[in-house]
Amino acid sequence: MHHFVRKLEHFVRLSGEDKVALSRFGSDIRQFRVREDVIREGDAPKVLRLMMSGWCCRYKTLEDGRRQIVGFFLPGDLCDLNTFILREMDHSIAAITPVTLAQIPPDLFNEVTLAHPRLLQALWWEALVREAIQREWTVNLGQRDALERVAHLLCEVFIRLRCVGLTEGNSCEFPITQADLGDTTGMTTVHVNRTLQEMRARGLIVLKGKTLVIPDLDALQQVGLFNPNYLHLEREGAHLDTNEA
Amino acid sequence: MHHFVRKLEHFVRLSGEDKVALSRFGSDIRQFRVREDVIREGDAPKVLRLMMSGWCCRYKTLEDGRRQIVGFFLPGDLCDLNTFILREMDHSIAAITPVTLAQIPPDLFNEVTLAHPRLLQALWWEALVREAIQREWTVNLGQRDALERVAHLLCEVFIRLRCVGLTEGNSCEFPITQADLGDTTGMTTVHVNRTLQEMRARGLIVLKGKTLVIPDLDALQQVGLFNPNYLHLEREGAHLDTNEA
DNA sequence: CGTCCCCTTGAATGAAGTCAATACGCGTGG
DNA sequence: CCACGCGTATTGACTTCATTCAAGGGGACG
Repeated sequence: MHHFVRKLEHFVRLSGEDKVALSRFGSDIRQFRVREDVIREGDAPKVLRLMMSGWCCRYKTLEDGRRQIVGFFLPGDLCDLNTFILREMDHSIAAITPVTLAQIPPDLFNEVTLAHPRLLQALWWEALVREAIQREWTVNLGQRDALERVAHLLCEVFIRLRCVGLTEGNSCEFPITQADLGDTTGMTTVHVNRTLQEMRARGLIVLKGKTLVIPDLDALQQVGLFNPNYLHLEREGAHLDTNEA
Repeated sequence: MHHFVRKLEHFVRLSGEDKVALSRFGSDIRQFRVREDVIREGDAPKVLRLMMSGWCCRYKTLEDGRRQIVGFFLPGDLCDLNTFILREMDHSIAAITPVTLAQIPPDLFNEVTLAHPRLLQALWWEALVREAIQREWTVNLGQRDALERVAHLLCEVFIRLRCVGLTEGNSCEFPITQADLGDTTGMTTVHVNRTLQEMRARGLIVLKGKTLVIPDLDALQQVGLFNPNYLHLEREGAHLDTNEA
């Protein structure tokens, strides 16, 4: 839950009361195993889900088996505000690592946000950022070549992790296999591998086991033509801040 | 405005009162010329925009000039519920054809939707569908080859136009240049051209001037691995219908 | 009737995919 | 403790899809 609070505070400063209200979202906790589906295309979305720990991915599969990962959920991410409006999921969500998430019934969500409008705005901010990320992924796949694509993805993930306090200096966990990276970037595993080799050779990354080190984030951003503005992290909602200290 | 109503009614049946309320959104109308920017990356979003007629595109540009179109706005589309939460735009919107759109001040929007909750749900549905479309574009760019990509795009556009009554039988307007198609599908104009040639040769499309004919939509869907479920068009919100006839 | 924009076509090049074999790392069980 | 097996990573040779460069054509409009 603290990841979530930490993230929302990139948008507005929350009051103590707001935080207490948020803590009510943590009452129904569920675990998922590696590779387990959290929800599948066609299922009816019944609850809101909040990532407490671990990594998930959102993905779609074509009839012939091709798979595209269309997003990552990191700790502190909310899986789809409001989806319960829709009758069925048009995509699936799977656990990449062991995952803990909070399930929030729509009624509870409505009750809490009705009483805390600033909180609701922070949640909308979260949703708008997720949309912006999705657009950026479209740009990534449409315009960038292999090296740029992977560099851009690594920058995004690193910065998102840093926002929730999950980096240590210039390193972070990176539990994604090369096959999954391929399904994310629209490349084959072979080509992902070669691209990573090149990035290592250029000293842009150190990636070993499940740990990623980015010796020079600026350099990596440059290679990936990464501009973080789409993450809207600069306390844009400061005008909504509480007066309370 | 009727396009908008027609579209929302794919989700819930609106009461006469709802429709009257919606008509209040049409008080501030603006025109844009071909290729004119509606709003630019970096600008502050101040109003909600509703497409009355014409086509717009949402796009992002990289420093080195590469451009990716990340979405089309067709008549009846709403350009970003809620963006006024964000301080600045992370992308631009441009008119592809002459465009008429309604500008809705946030206050008016809040007032109207507060009084008409079912309307608000329909608007959320609209926003969620837009997100789903964005995800599908990610899949399109990541997994499909040139032919599939273009076929998929044409299916989507055709069906979205049909939803708002802008098709006639199996034909519709299609004012997109091949260069813009390239920026949309992540291909060069040359390759777009060759791909269209092949589609014509296979009898999948007749595309001449700004008119598109799809002789056999099923066939085109098959080629594009197009599954319309992500458009959520099946009156999913029927349980919210008004009792009023 | 010329100009501008858009579409079309050909030939050469290049980036990424395919196929296939091999190597590594790690947990399990003999 | 070592052998085995499985998932993941790596590498090489070849192919294919898409880009690049460059030149020409066609139509709308002033």
